[in-house]
Amino acid sequence: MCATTRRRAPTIPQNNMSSSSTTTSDTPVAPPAPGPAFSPLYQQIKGLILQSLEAGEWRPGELIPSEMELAARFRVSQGTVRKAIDELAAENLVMRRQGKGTFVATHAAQQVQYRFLKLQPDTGDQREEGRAQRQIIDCKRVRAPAEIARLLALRSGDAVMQVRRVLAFVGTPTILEDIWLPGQAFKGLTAEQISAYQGPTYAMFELEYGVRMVRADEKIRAVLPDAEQAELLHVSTSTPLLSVERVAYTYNDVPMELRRGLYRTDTHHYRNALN
Amino acid sequence: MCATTRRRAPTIPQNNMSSSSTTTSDTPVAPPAPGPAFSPLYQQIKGLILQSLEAGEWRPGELIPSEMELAARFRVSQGTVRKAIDELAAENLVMRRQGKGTFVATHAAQQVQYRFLKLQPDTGDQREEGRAQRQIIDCKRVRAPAEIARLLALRSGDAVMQVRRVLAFVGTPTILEDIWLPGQAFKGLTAEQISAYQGPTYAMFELEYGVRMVRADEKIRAVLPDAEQAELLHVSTSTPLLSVERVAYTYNDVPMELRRGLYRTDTHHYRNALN
DNA sequence: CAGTGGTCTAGACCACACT
DNA sequence: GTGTGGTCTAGACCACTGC
Repeated sequence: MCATTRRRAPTIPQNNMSSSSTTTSDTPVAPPAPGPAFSPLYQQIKGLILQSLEAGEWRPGELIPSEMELAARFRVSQGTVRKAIDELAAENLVMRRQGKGTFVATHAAQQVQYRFLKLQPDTGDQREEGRAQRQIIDCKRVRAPAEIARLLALRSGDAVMQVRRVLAFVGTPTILEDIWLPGQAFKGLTAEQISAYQGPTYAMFELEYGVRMVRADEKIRAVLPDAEQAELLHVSTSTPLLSVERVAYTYNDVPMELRRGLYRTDTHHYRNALN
Repeated sequence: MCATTRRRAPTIPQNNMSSSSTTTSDTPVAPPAPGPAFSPLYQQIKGLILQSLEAGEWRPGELIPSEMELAARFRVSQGTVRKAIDELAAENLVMRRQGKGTFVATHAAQQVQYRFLKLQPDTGDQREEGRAQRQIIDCKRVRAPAEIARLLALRSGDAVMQVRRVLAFVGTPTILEDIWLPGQAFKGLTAEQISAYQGPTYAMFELEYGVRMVRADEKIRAVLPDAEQAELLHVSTSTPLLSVERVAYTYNDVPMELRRGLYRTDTHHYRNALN
């Protein structure tokens, strides 16, 4: 197993400058050293686990190796692996379950059905009125306008999938969404595929396209709908709506989805917890 | 050093049921025991530190005892205190600074000037256009209407302070806020006091009234302003605005402020990061 | 230099889930 | 019982701050 026994620099290329015990250093003059800054071991381990996650070594929902196994693989103590996984769990990339193990996070089968949707019914009857009814208005392949391309880190004119749909709760159309996805990664996407899938769209992205949304940013405004939007939501053009522009990212902060939502807030509200 | 040497139950009343080694327990029949559930030591330590914070043993901005000192005080290892403080730091109740110590968090002198204000200018010129200009419209003591009272966990008719003000950025009025505060805790509040204080209102609450806002909940809607609101914000009554209802809490989830904001979103947007 | 938070380890034991 | 995550400890050492 372990060939050499050294304290730091276990397998991982260590960038930490080892403070030499002798005052006369081998490198005569290299004093300020603005460079690599120092990265703790557990951060490096976290990076390695992250790489495996990205590479798909373990698929969403699957069990990853136990802390002891990972500790052995990386030649560090279990505590160090633990701290690395702690951070990954805090970022919702993995999920721990005592007695069972650590699982790769997934948008499917998650305790919170819609992780990124903060819209809630005003009435406190919890877990929404069951499922949302989805209606696909449109699903087509187009060339990305400049602004869409910019937000998705593509070039203007690159192919993108564009989807428009309406979500209704207990019969009331409440959300109108326009979704843009990089054409490259989402080649065969069809309206049927979207409507067929039960549960969050993001779960389908994982299963069908191997794309895992890891975090997102939202910009929220109050707007008035145009005639078409108003009609789809069954409101007048003078009804103020919440405009929610969401960019969702995979690993490494790569944007993989742009979603522009119009939310009716007469029966629902956007909820946000501040810490 | 430590007088007695026991593993668990150090000073702190331990609620964990000690699984007796002998199968024949002293208490004949008490099988299901749905009760106390088990609370790890570090959680209890966290609770004790929390109590000291609430009691004002250390004031906002002050240094709390070192991890070693706290460990000695509570008769636990430094690592256990560390984990307790880790959580407190994650909840923004304290702030750690390597080499210096751990400080009680404060809304003043914080790296993020407005911790609970998520409105940002559309242009990316960062840290806002300097300070906001504040204009107090009104500040009076009133009897709480039913709904206000409910949100502040008061009784209808209890005295509350009510403040209305407008925040302007580079000359443009952008935020209209109505603030309600329990009359009990905020007795002598005056318009002068609010306008005089530089920096976040929440920092003033800490200094002048010893009230620390620890977390908050926001409900967001899109609305149209009434005539008075429109005038104060220099917009028409057909301009959609963001309605942000915030309830801010002190320790123990006690609500201490209700704030209803109307945000103009023509030059600004509400930003939210989803994880 | 001493003091503080931050990292790392090794080992013991506890709580939980499965079998 | 075995294996997993979760807790707790004790001690060593590192990085940063300020005297």
